[in-house]
Amino acid sequence: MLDIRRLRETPETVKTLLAFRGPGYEAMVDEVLAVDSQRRANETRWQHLQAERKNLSKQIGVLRAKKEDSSALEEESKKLGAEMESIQAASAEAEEKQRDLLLSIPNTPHDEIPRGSDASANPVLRTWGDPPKIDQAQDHVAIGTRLGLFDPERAAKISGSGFICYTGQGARLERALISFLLDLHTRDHGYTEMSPPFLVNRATMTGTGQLPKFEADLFGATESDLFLIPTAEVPVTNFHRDEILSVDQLPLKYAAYTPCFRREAGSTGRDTRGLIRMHQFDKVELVKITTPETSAAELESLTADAERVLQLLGLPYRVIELCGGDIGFGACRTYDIEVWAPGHNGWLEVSSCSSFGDYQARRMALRYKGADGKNHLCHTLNGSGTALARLYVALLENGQQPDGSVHLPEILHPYFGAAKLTAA
RNA sequence: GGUGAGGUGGCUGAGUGGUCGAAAGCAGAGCUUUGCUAAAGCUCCGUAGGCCUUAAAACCUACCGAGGGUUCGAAUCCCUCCCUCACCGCCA
Repeated sequence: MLDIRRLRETPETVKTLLAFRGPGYEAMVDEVLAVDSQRRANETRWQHLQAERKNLSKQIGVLRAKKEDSSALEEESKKLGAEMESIQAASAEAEEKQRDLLLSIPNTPHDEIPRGSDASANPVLRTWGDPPKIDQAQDHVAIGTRLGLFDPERAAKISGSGFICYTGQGARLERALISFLLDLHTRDHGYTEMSPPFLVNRATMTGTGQLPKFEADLFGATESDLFLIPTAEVPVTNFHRDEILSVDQLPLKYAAYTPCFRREAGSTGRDTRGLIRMHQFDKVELVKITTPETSAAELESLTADAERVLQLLGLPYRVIELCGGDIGFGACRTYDIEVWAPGHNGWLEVSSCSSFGDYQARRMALRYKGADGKNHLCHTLNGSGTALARLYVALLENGQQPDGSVHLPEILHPYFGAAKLTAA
């Protein structure tokens, strides 16, 4: 959520930045400002009436204590009450409308991010590693089914399309990856491990920005008004919602493994084959809560922490920066990490590292008490460290051997208990 | 799921219809006294919004789990919901 004061004071700057995302946001800013001035006018009037009424009530109390007649004052107070009620209705409506509008305006992008309307304008910042030379590379579905690592047909039977069931050594590999990633980030990168709930309430989803705008993308448990998390970012960032942290606690760094549940509404038919786009997938997520002064540097180190995963696994990757038209709703700056997948002859997004500035923090009233003794909004960041399913794809496709087996990176051997995947 | 007891400021904890944003204590900040330490005394110390503004203060309003209701007036009375604790039942 953007600061309404910032909108009032520098509307043109906000409009200019929002225009990085595309057209149409100017009208939203104007609308929220109109509602805001209406709301404040109502509120001020109401407050004056209330002050007057409070004063009358006190006088009534004094008269009654002295057993004197107070009926005239009571009558007057009643009249005030009636007028207040009508103002109250208009005021409450304006307030709700303002909040809805504010929650629906995306974050202002950082002014240094690349301009562009879609993913084709995202610049490649750096590339690491060399793609392996593989004759007639198979894709991960062919490799996985041949080696019995997972079973798409039976997963579809028990849940539907868009789900996978890992089996045998395939399931063991998934578990090995989770352990490897959590160990790496907690031992080497200084993150605190978290294992949060997978179902969260409406306030939590609103705090990180999924609600109210993207309810259609979520799986919900409507009877109890709970939602399945689309990423661990949601429960972990909201862990400190409505808190005032001490500045010397910061930055807070959390790593969490969770499954992620996404309806993928609007993407039916895309990437339907295999593990690339599913309604449920595993991910290890990194979350940071920082001060405004350090958030920029923390985004760089967060991205480096995610890149380290691919370096240790020896998987070729590249880092791109998202342009204005491609950046997510709440983010002000985002780096995506894409791993090379020989079977697809293309790059797969395995991590998205973003800074949200104070956008999420304002939504969830996440603050810290600074050295000046005053409260300030924190900055929040998160990045995948990394998505498991696509990492899995990359491991199979990059590690495939002419004899049909798959060689695993050495660092995984102790976690997996073997050096390669072979047919059972 | 049932029954009972509760949810008040960073914490503890008073307050059952009228100058209550809320006693007191603890913690915290500042000052005074004291040769240091210790101790004592005094002062300050919640959040958000509005108004006015260069800004702040002052001032006004809201907030005693959340939302409704009763009343001239609600932390206080009524209703609904949420959460915590205890016991019972059930259960991985």
